[in-house]
Amino acid sequence: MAAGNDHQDIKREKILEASYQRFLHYGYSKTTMNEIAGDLSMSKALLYYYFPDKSQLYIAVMRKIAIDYTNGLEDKTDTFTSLKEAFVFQINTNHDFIVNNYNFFDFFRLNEQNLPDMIWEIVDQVHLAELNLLSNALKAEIEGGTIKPVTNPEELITLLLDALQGIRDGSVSQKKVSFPRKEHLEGIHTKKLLLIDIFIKGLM
Amino acid sequence: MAAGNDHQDIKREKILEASYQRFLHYGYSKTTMNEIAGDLSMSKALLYYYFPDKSQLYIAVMRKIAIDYTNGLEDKTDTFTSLKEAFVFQINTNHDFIVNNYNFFDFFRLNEQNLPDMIWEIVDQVHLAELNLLSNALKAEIEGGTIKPVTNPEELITLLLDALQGIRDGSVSQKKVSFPRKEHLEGIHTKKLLLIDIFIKGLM
DNA sequence: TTCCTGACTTTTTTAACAAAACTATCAAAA
DNA sequence: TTTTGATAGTTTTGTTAAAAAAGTCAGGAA
Repeated sequence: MAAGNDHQDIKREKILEASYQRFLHYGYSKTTMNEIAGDLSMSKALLYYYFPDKSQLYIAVMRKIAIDYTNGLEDKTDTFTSLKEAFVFQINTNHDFIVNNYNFFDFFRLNEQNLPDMIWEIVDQVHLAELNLLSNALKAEIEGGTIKPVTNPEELITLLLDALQGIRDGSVSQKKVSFPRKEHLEGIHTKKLLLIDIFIKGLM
Repeated sequence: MAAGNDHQDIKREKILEASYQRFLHYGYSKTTMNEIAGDLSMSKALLYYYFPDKSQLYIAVMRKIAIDYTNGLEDKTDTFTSLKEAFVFQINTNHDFIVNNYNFFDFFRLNEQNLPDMIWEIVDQVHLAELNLLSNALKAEIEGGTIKPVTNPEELITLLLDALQGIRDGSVSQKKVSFPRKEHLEGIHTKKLLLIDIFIKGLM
């Protein structure tokens, strides 16, 4: 029984890995179940034995990389000596995450694929992990006395994260797409670090 | 000659006004040249006598309301006693502008209409007017000594405007559209005012 | 019983094309 | 110079058929 589940889990992992590679290179819409099955030298029907449908498979892969990402954040929680340090870490980690998985998210087409709403739960979990990391660092600095007390630390961090998001979008205005091209990501990253400086000073 | 041009200008104005009402209610794509002509009890062909094509007509209307907007900003330039006051004015004015012309801009569809690039020049002019108002106020405060000198005031204001933009987009995430629904605009407005407080303190 | 497949059905995407709606033009009239 | 009806040209919309992909299932192998 246990061995059977182990084997199942290993196979599931293999499928997730192969799927990730396909999705990463070609995006959701341009990846077919036949291709994934082909990569694994198995029949397409077997994929449906392990996963209910294509969208659930995609989401399973997404959840996996999201968990890797949030684990990376949680490991670092409460290890920072300042809010700024925490923000820099968040911005850098997020930057790398986006750069590394750029094609996986298929940003230009993903909205049109009407994937299950579960996808937004994953996004929320990622946001929550970021929020947690940063609001903990904020609370610590408030306790330490370097930053003035605020009524709602989580709300404040959300506000700042939204503002940082704006730096991203500011770099793509005048375009017909809503997500920055890969070549803009570096400039966005620099501007975010600049903005955080002002934020932090404003909180002191 | 002068009278002839006067008359032409008056007629042009009438066309612009009728077009504005149509575009405001139905947006660009759902407004036809026949309807505009019908509102004015003139033939469609006459519209083409005064304006080269539909997109140029739309742009002419857009330019008109953009100029009204930027004039409102320019009239107020250098009348503020603080950067914060200037920001509050900009945020409020911009808010009203968006609310009043919400349907005109047809935000959910406008990107797909591939209008001439001239449209972005108008957007740039609006940005420039906002940038001018705010960076003047910033420079004044720097001279007054309440805010620390910065190497590039314009760049800084651009950064802050981009950040404010993020507050807008933060309120629409998880949706498939990139522009906030009308009912969200009030909350966005409030958050922007909140953020500016932090900004200003961070610059002091 | 669990894992797996080939063959099959159903759904979605794509392409081609006709009809309708709309933009844009123009000769001629006011 | 200003205006229009008629019409040409283009884009959008709707239809249908073929192709491709998703998804199912009866039954075989381990």
